[in-house]
Amino acid sequence: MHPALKKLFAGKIILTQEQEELVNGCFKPLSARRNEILVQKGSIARHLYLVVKGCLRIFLTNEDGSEATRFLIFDGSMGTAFPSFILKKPSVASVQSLGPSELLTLSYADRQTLFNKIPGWETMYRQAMELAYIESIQRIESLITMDARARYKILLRDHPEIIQRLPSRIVADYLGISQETLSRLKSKK
Amino acid sequence: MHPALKKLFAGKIILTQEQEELVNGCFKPLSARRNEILVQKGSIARHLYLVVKGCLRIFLTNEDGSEATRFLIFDGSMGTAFPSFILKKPSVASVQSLGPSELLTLSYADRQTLFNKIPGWETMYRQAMELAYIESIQRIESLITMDARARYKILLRDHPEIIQRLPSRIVADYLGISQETLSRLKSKK
DNA sequence: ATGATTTTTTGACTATTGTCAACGTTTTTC
DNA sequence: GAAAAACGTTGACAATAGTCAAAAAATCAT
Repeated sequence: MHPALKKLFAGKIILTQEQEELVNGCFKPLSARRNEILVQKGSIARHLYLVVKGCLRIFLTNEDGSEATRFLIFDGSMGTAFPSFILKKPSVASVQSLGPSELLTLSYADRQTLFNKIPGWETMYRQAMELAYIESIQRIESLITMDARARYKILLRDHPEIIQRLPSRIVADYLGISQETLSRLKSKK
Repeated sequence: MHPALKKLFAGKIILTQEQEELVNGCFKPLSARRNEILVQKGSIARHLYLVVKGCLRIFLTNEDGSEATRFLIFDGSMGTAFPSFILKKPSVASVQSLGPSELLTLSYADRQTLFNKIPGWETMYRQAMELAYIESIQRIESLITMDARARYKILLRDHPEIIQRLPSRIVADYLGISQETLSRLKSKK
């Protein structure tokens, strides 16, 4: 089984040899180049992506060409244009690989297969879901209660990797502010 | 079984007589008065609430006394101060009944009981979770890409019940804007 | 019903953040 | 390694939204 999958299941589910092979067969390896688009806005997100190495960005584009980053997915985490994946509707967001990245992809059908064939997978998935939901709740909180400076500080505290690893244009639109505002926040302490 | 539970399970899981009784026993009825606080900020949210009638509000309070509404839960939906409920940590948010309301409460332990004893409950719960997550993603989108006027229009389109049924002070802090700004949006078309 | 409380609206002013433009720097790409 | 592209910073100005205050309207409790 792929080491990233071993790690994902470690301490949660013990799999038989047969089950390991089933799981391994469901997750298909994929390499993505820097800036490669994995899901184009308007198309349907057909896969969940497990990021083995690199970083994915889920982002929105406005009519005027400006972009807003909805989520960032780092090594060890899973994600996709979620509303599109679940509802099977054209995605309003695009999915992009920020650097060169190594991924494992899981199709909707294979996700179902795992629900049916791997006892414990649905529980594991459900718990990951709950944590993702909690993250999004906290993001909403920061957006409705804090100004730009406070949101930046919180991001620096909770996710320094985002600020360290990513270009500030992307950090800015993740925070929902302009890059100029972010630049000013960084300089004025 | 309580009619609200019948409705919740309808078309999803067929329960035996015994299972119906188990489910019914896990959900405890509770009436809440107008403005009653069900979960106080700082305490742990020990229950999920199914709103039979009325409306719950999950909200944050700042040091300066200002409030921000994180979520609103109407008839037929379930919710609570979710991060606190799942992580079993003191809640940063409070839960309040906006009008007189009828609720069914499910404790963390009873939720687990249902996971273990009712086949299909976890799938049903997981799907509800996914929809709640999608809602929160769309909320984030509106917060990072739109100004106050656009957010108001979207809310009017997607959740007119919120604007119709709730005082505008609460609509305003749900949108993340001041009540004065909301008042001006409404008058200037 | 009526007095009290809360909610909503409006105005004047302020603060925060966004936009546009220019310039220097870093990073890609061939 | 050189040209091109992308990125980051700064300044001037504009626009959006917040704050404070007061009055009008609606709602609640007895």
